[in-house]
Amino acid sequence: MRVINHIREIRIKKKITQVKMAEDLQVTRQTINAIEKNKYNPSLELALKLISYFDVPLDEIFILEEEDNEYEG
Amino acid sequence: MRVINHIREIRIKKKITQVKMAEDLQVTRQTINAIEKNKYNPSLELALKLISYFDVPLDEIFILEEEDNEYEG
DNA sequence: GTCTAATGTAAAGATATCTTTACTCTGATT
DNA sequence: AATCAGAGTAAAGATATCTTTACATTAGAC
Repeated sequence: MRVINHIREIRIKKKITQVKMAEDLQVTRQTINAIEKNKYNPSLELALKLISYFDVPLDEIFILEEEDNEYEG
Repeated sequence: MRVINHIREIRIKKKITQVKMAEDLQVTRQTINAIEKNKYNPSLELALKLISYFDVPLDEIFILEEEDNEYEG
């Protein structure tokens, strides 16, 4: 099981930069970048802030994928 | 800002034990217990599993509270 | 060609999340 | 009274999330 997110697409669609997002959400831009690039998942707190920030339903940003596997990179 | 959850209430209402929940969700019962007792928040992945497991909307389980404060214990 | 904004990345360190092992307590059952 | 299920907790250790600092690349404006 892994979580995928659509943050980059939503951000681009709303014409917001990583820098502005980071400032608005009070995290570093490296954090935003890492999450967009799927280096790791946001914490639940940050995930909730993102939902509120973009004002979209949970499942439009985060999706829990079936597949526990390794061989996927 | 902090996240509060209603996992215990929902679990009790559905008459599920911590042990069964832990088995079903593939975590330890200590993890379930700690989250119910607000020792820490679940990861986003576990949060999504919980939503799916209980089949309730996000905001019936998790709430992002305004208050960044310390003096609350 | 230089400058700047936006993005990508890396390494070290702090804190949060979760596991493993183990011990405790309460309430119900036998 | 002994047993059992459910729950509470603690300490050590592993991994994940996030920050700080720093350097690199790309595209556009001047």
